[in-house]
Amino acid sequence: MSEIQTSRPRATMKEVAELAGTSLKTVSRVINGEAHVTPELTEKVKAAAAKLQFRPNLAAGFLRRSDGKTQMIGLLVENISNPFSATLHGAVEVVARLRDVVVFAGSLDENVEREHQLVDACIARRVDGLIIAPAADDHSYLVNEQKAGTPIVFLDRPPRNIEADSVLTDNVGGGKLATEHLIKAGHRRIAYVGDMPSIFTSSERLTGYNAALRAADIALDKRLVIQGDYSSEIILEAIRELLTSAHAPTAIFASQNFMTLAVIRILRQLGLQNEIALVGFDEISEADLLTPAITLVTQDVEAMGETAAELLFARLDGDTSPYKKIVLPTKITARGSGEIPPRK
Amino acid sequence: MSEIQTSRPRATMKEVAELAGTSLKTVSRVINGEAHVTPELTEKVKAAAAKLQFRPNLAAGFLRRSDGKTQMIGLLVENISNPFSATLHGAVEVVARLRDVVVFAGSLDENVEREHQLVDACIARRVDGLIIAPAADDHSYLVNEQKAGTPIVFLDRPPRNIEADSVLTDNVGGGKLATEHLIKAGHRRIAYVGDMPSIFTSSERLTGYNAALRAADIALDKRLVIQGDYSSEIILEAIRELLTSAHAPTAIFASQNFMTLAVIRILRQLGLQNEIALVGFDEISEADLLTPAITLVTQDVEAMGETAAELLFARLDGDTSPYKKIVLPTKITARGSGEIPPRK
DNA sequence: TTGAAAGCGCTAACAC
DNA sequence: GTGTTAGCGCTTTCAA
Repeated sequence: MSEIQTSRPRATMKEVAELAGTSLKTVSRVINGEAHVTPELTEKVKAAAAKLQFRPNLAAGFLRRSDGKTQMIGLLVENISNPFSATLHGAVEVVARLRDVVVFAGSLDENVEREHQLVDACIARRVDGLIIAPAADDHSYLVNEQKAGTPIVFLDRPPRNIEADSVLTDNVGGGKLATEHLIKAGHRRIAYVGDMPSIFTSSERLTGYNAALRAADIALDKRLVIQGDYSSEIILEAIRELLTSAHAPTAIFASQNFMTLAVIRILRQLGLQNEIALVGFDEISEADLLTPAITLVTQDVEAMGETAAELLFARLDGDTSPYKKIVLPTKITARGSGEIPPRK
Repeated sequence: MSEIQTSRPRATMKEVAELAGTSLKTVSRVINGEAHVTPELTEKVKAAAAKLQFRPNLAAGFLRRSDGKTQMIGLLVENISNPFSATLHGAVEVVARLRDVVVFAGSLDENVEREHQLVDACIARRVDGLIIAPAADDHSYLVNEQKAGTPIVFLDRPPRNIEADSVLTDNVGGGKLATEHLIKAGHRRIAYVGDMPSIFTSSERLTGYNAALRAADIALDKRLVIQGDYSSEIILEAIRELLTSAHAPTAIFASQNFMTLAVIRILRQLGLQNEIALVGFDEISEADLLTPAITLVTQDVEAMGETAAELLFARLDGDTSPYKKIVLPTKITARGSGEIPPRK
């Protein structure tokens, strides 16, 4: 087989102008749909552009254009391949597309350094704006970018050491909702299983759990609170131990979807899935197909992404009103696992 | 509250040079880490750059630079928020990040026009390369971009009317694998439930199904083949009808994940989930947690994304060998649903 | 080792 | 209506 060949370089406006027998500026006018060009010239230019396969170079235009918009925004999320981040991305894209803005997304993986790198990469490319579900808990490094005119919207987690727009879920309320649901079913020994406390959403949900217990006059039993990295074996062992101990709970609030899945697996191993109640936080695909079906507190992830994008574009449109903090509610969907009554 | 203020515009190399008391070119040298600048000057420039919060403008550099790389690639997938696409995206990102390349992803939604728009958007921004899981079945419009030096890799679906690299799954083999698995379990009346035949992967999987039947001397019963849009009620009704008819199958091959979920739901409604065997194609989250657990034929989605990215970067590195077509194998994981024996 | 001048592809401002 | 000139922020070329 023969080698592939490439590189007949792209045509420029200048070349189009030469072929059309006119000036560069006239080509610019036609390409950008400005008025005041005669139909004849317009036709000639269009024909020349088509013949040369002309494609305007947006970057070059951006450089000179006064309102300098690159029509690109950056979206930094936890990990672009997980369903939560992907849903956010999809929602942002829907809004961005309406304005011919492309979004490039990057994964932070809970890594502060990566956050800095990706922000740098975005700034170097002069994105019009930034939506960040941050890994870092100090965002003072973003103040300069903000001052330089790049609006920033925080998503899912709040800004720290910077003032900026944010779109959050009512995690405290959600934690409360889940716990109250179990209390209403008659439970008093309710375990909390969640992510590392350093993660904002996680500690907020724990706060909600505590508040619900307090409101029901249930003393907090620290042995019932398990926190850690869901990908480690240690936490799985801790859950297993708790469930088989003398002080085992009659219900569990799993405050994150991977935790919920871990709990489900362990409950099944122990044959307790119909004995111990379970309410999870966050969506789980096919929650309704499991046995028992899983009762979940969920956030409106699409609304989060959409709202963040709209906030960002409002800023780009010149909105200079004070920074907004938008908190979206959670809801609970009872499916069975959360309605199991306490054992005698 | 007071209004927010912005816009102390970004510093340029020129300004850094003035503050450092040197020339623009020297600043350029320092910023790009070129040799031949005295340590003293280097220090001065660095100090000035830091003080002015200087951020190089990549787009400006790209414009002048001879090897003109924007360090951006485009990834066009079916829908960025679905797990399949998101996994591809994540895999591509991992490879791209090693080279400081950012990727912007866009959703095609099986819409040919959108494919054209998004390709245009990418070209206008002069991406270094393009990875496409196409919606269109004519890609002749991409020949010019390819000739202009933008390498293109096709993913999941093959190029049409253009020669280009591609990374595909062995869908025929996967369809065969699923069907043979059911035949081995003793089934002879096996239904096929799949996506619209216009979708490449779908028709390939059907081909595999047919081949497996033929190899086992099972006559094709067209009433057992259902194809259509999984989001429509019509197809759900068709499945339900088939399963309750006199010519009902004893096993089902669902050739796409949404179809598999639809079949699971209907089987449960009819109380047949332990009577009729089921093998699905594509991953389903928590397949092992369902009852019965679902036997699935799966593709290695991460390998697909990674391979496509590597192919693309090889081209960017100057590889001019003939176009490659890489076909990745599928595998089957038996979990229970696919091993149900035929009813008497 | 350093810097001045030219120019990448395009748009802004202002002529004609 | 059309074209000319300048210049966006940077790298290249080449001279000092």
